Amino acid sequence: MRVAGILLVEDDPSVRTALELALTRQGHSVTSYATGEEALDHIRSRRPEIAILDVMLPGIDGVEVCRRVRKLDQLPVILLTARGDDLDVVVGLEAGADDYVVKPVEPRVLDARIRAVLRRAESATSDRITFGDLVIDRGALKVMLAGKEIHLTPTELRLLLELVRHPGQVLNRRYLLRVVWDHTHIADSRLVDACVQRIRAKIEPKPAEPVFIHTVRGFGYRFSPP
Amino acid sequence: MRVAGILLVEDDPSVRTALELALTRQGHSVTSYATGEEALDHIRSRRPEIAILDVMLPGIDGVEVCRRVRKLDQLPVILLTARGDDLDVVVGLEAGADDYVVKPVEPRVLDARIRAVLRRAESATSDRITFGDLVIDRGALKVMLAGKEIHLTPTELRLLLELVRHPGQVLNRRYLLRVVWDHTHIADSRLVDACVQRIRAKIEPKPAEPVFIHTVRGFGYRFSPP
DNA sequence: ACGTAATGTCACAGTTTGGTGACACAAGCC
DNA sequence: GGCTTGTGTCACCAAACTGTGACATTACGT
Repeated sequence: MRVAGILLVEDDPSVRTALELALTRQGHSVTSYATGEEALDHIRSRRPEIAILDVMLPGIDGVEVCRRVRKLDQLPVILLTARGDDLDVVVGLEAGADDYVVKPVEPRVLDARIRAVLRRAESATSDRITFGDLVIDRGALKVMLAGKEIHLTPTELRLLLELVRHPGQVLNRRYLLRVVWDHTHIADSRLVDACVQRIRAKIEPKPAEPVFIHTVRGFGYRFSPP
Repeated sequence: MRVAGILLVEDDPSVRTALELALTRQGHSVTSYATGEEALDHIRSRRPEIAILDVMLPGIDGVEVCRRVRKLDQLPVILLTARGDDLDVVVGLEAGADDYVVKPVEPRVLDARIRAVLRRAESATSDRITFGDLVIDRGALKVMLAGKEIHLTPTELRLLLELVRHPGQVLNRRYLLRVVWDHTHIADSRLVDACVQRIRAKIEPKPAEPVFIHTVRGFGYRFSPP
């Protein structure tokens, strides 16, 4: 049996104790806190394998913890939500949660979810970079936006990867043509622009106001996270 | 979080120190050496959980250490190789390395690879991997789908195992040709495609919509469980 | 506000890629 | 020798991808 280092954050003491007990009995090693602040500290110092966060918390709430965690780490997150509130679910998944569970939850179900999430996280062996909503998996060659997989064509992917490799730097068209395409292409063409446009259409919420790939007039393009 | 006893062997002092620091910060316990001889001693006496070996070392090089280690133990090994040196990769994998990482490497990436290898090593002890309906028994060299045994030919099995060894990762045709077949084959050949197609015909419920072996156009194939 | 240069946008046709089935050949087995 | 099985190749086809150029739009200097 796999023993996971679980971080549980839940402000209701009775629920917290009950879940902690149940999960411990299931063979997990659990640490629990009542607030998001403590949780973030724990994550930074103790590096749990998975975090289970109540959405409703005093101070920094679960969704916010999730969002921050996602920024710095690939730590798998399960959100606990009180009502079957669809809005929470959407917000949660957008914040990068791996799963959500509606309370009250049977320990068995939670355990199953934990295992499922851990298992999924396991198979994600690859190097990932996360920029807010955008997750780029360089090993799996996958791009995900708000949890949904985005299909990029080979050239688009190569160009995006090249841009991402130098975050914050302006790369000019000549360079991109040379690196992404075979240098056999004419320097003056709308090729790079067209490709950038195609990528934007896929990953930018509003392509007209790009958040990821910025145009630097007269120089080229710059990838910088929002 | 799991704390691994990592053995790091790298002759360049600055790289060594940097990696040791980064990995330590990531919660691993690291011991490092500059030579293969010291590393072998350490392995025999201290039994680390995983070894990270630079390929280029004075004296006994990383590949050789890997080869010897493999003979006496199942110690997982990650090889560090200088940028883009394909030959090293092939030799390394033939020596039984579990993974290879190209320098310079971001600490995060290395950390992810370490965790992946350790997990794989853990599950390898069972000799049996389950992906949904698909069960691959590496000990018995058998593949079962929904309880029924599937017959794969030797080549098909080698290819499938190679893909499964790196779940979620895209492996390109050139790599597969070299590892699964003897690298004596021409780079441009439909061999891999044909073999994948044959495997799909056997293990995919609907070969036209594969669930296990996914095509990544322009790059290669990826095994990822449903 | 105007003109100009730079960039965005789009459709389409030529090209590339991978799926698929057929086939030839070799090796092993009866 | 005939038969079966495994494996590499090939040709064909559908689908996906991509470069291109014409045109629209935007940003910037004056």
